[in-house]
Amino acid sequence: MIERETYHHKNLKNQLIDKGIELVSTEGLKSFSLRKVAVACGVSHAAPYSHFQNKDELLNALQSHITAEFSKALEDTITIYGASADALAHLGKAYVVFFIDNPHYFSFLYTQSTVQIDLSFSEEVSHNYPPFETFKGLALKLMDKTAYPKEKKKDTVIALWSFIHGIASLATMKNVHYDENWEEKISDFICVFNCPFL
Amino acid sequence: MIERETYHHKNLKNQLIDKGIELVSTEGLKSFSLRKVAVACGVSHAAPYSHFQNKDELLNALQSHITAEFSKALEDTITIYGASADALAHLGKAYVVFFIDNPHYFSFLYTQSTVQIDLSFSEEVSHNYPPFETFKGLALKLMDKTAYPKEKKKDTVIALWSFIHGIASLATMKNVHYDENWEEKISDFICVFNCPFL
DNA sequence: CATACAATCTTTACAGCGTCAAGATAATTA
DNA sequence: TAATTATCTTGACGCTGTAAAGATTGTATG
Repeated sequence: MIERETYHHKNLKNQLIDKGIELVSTEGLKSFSLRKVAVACGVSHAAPYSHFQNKDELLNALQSHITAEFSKALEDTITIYGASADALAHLGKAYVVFFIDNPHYFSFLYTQSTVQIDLSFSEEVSHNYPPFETFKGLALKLMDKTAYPKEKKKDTVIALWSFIHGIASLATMKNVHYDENWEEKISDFICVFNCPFL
Repeated sequence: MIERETYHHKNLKNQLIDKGIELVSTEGLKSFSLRKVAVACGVSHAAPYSHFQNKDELLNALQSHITAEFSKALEDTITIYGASADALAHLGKAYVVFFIDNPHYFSFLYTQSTVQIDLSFSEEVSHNYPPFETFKGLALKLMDKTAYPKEKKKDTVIALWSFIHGIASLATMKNVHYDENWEEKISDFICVFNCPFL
């Protein structure tokens, strides 16, 4: 049935991830299936089980890759706008744009992910969710510039992350009619809350 | 196979919805299936097709019921705290508490729903998402009290809704470690943004 | 080099899923 | 009472995830 020169595929694990991400980004999670990914890679339906214990393990691998991509998008934004006055607005915009560009990623990362995300600034966590750490780093830096009250810093970072996350959540939902030109207005949205460092 | 006095169930449509909501709230959407609901109602696997065209139509019915329940929770809060100074904080807390009490409801309503939600204040929409309309009504009323700049009202309502929604989104995710005592702090979170009417 | 072993892939099989079609039963209408 | 309609059952189909057994290839060991 399967047309291939060699019996072994040689690079199946990587291609499963690549084609998997492709399927998630184009068709979404709902219609995602192991067998489709296998077919897309030109192998039999059970071949993935040589590299992943089950479907969830492949999904976790996809999520790790997409999270890394997301994290890089945020870091790139800081590289460009990190020193400017409205750096946080740019970062928030990058957050939302990432998921606007790939609407399926949002629900995929945030409703199916098993990756532990710690927003509570606990010291024990060594490897926290990279996008949040990126965000936290910039926010704290900006607060230091304006002598923001120390005891409010933690709450403020969590609140800001929640806010940006909420915008992304709503703006990426097909059935939600968000503000028409949110992209131009996201700075205004953030400035609605007149934080001294915004 | 099926043990029942009468051949006809008499109240299947309603029970499908009741048992369906029960299954969604206990086991979540992932393991939800038409056949399980049918078994829970003591009917054969194809019986639901006499009342719903397909699985999605039953899911939509469940969503409508849960949305109504959510909307009532918000309205009850306004009945109690609508006149108090921190009314909006109470409403925000009610929003989050509703989904904390039923974590499965959040992803069920906001990642699978086909109900159109219009957050952009467009005039054409006659029957908008009731929870948002409830929130909007209170927020506008509070802004009027403090002579909040008219041109910022719309952005502010959208921003606040996004913010509350983001908190609920993060706080209901099992894999996210949100602030330990968010319930006491949600007022602080909201006050991080020192809006004059908060 | 030859043999054994491990990794990778295929085939077959099974239960659960959504859905459709045909038939059975009961309620409603004519 | 007879015909029609609504409701429910049964059986079937293709799709899904997953396990087991077998085929093929790569690798390590003698």
